[in-house]
Amino acid sequence: MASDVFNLSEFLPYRLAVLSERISKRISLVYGEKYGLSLPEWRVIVHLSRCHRVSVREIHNCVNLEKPRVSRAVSRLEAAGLVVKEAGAEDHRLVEISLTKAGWKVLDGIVPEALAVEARLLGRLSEAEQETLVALMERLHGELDEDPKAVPRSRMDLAQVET
Amino acid sequence: MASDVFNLSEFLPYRLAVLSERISKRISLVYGEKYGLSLPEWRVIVHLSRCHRVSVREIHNCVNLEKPRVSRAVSRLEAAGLVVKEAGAEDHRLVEISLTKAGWKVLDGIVPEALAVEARLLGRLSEAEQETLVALMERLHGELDEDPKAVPRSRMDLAQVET
DNA sequence: GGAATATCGTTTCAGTCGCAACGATTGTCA
DNA sequence: TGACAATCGTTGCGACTGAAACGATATTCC
Repeated sequence: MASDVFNLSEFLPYRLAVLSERISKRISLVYGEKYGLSLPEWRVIVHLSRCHRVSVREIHNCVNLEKPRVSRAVSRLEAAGLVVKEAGAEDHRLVEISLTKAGWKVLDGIVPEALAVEARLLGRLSEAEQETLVALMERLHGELDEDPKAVPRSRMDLAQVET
Repeated sequence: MASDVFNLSEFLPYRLAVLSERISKRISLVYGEKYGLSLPEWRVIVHLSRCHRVSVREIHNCVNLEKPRVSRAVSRLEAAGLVVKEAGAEDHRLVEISLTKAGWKVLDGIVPEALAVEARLLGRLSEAEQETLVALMERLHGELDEDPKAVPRSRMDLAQVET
């Protein structure tokens, strides 16, 4: 009975949101409690550790953050001395953002613990199950890729899949 | 080489957040474009369709929304005529919230399309894969359940698993 | 009964967000 | 060259958010 009622707890988008938010909150302790960083700031410095001297637009296209959000995160990071902004050498519209020594130091203090939390989560799954989980998530992305009303995926996340 | 750099796109919490947000944005079109509802409002009316005449606290404990967020969502829904608030019969501190006819009507207009979007997503997976996905997600929850620094799960989401 | 405590829903407050518009710079093309 | 369009990063604005404090009601305990 009652099989026609909408059960929020079994609704996939809700389920994903709950799990994702729970994990995000846990990870945010790692970069938030000790270093006072916010999620956009965390994503920005992580991206900078891979792609040095990039523009705001570049970050925006890679880490799933709106442009103003990146801009403000960079400003806060600059104020904190973790990042420097330099005018673009050729194109003066661009801003070349890069990590400072202090920025690298903060990153070094966060990354191991962040990876440890992730490792504890993944430790609940076998290697095969981890691959299965990622594969299933990619299949869901596949549906969204063909849905004209869904937002497109970020450049870098796609590149990750193709390799 | 470069195996020691932190790759955001492969970081599980990030991966989950990206997928979850992408799906949430897609679903939000269903209840947002035509009916102008926000995510908390959507969760509230869905919960009310299962649990009639409940309090703010009750909703807060069930649908993963902070208490003020529920309170404000209910106020907006009341202003829109989709919900009525009545003083608690016995305990005057409580507020008994329930859907109006108009609220049910809006819900009937949204649910089929929301389920259709979910069905298209799940359609990419076999029955067995759907169960596997849910099971793997539950395993991740299991790790968080034992992590004292993680937030506890909501009452209703847990009940869903035990059955 | 009555003071102290707990719980309920709301509100205040400071901070953040997304959209749109903006000035500044670069590219395009007649 | 010079006007127009495109792109860059930033900011104004209205809306939303979470933590804490609030008044109101209930409960507990002496």
